[in-house]
Amino acid sequence: MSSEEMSGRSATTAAQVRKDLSLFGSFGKRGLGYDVADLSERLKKILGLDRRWRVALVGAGRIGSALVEYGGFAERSYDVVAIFDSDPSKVGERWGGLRVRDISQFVSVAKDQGVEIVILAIPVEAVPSVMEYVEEAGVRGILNFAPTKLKVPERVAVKDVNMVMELEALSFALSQEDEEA
Amino acid sequence: MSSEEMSGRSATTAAQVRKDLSLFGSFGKRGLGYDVADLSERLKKILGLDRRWRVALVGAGRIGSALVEYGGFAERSYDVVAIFDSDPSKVGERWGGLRVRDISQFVSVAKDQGVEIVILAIPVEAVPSVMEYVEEAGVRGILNFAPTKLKVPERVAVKDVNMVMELEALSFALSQEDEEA
DNA sequence: GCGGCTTTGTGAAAATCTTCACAATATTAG
DNA sequence: CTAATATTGTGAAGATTTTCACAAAGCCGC
Repeated sequence: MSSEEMSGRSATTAAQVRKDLSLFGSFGKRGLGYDVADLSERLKKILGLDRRWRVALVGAGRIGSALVEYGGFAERSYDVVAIFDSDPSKVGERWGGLRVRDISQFVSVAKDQGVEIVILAIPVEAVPSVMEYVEEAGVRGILNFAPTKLKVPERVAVKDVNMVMELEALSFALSQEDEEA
Repeated sequence: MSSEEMSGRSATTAAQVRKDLSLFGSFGKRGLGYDVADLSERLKKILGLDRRWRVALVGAGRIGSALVEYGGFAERSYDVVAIFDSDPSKVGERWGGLRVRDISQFVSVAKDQGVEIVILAIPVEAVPSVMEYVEEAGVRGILNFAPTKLKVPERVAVKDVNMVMELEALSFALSQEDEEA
């Protein structure tokens, strides 16, 4: 497959595809393009997707439920191995094969289960107290759905996700059109 | 509130806040900062959030369910007014106050309900046929959860969302650390 | 093996985005 | 009213990202 074809399938350009790939090495053959299977495998390795990651979900609310329901994570390289909440009415519930645990058990369970990544799906107010546990447990990455900036030690990687923001970007784009009309 | 304080609360800098805002006008008072209520209202207007948007969900699968469950949309400016799927076993189900309709009814229902935005939560294979309906109905914006580049007329605004991508970025960041160690 | 065709990998140029830094302006205290 | 202090709005500088464009490879047919 050529960089041209790749760019056609994704929202980018052929030059961008080549430039991006060249940052990590030389994967293609001039005149021929890229071998899909080979490229896929080498990229997986680069992206750290050639192994499974152990993930804990913190927050058994609507977002948490949505993420577990979604299921797309397991299909990739992520195994949700524990679920936590602070609400006593939720603790004990069964979600998929897992029991929702009280957040106070986070450190011991996370260490025991070798949790590397946390999906943080809790309200902003709950963030500071939860982050203490997360930090103590030595978690290395956080996928953050709370609309706040996390304060973490440098060794912890954070990715912020905010779905409503995407919708608001759409709303903005549409409003612009209205004004032009 | 000063641009300094705003930057502290979000993942940005004071200069960035001021620059961004200056693109749309002059909202603050020198020496004083920004009036939060006033700024909030004016930004909502700019972002098109001073009105409600009528949204249709296409795809009553896991992602769709997750989004409706999540509920964050109604709290903002978005009302889900219809849900569609092509799977006969799903059509007729009640989701919240809505009945899942067959995708073949999309055009008439969307026009009838004044749907402006579509949340596309369907598998990649289903995209082309669904997009025909969406196009015909005159929808103006699409929040796309399918990992493919949509081909749309210029007047249609598209926002792509890919949650797994965020996780993969985390995975990459963590792998990098491993290599450094 | 050679000429024609294709496509990569990558410097250099262009475009965009972020940060710097400071004059302009507003408030407050005395 | 003046001096001291705070903070915006914004050109200019700096950094980063994207695009351009083309030499270097590689395949194919003859």
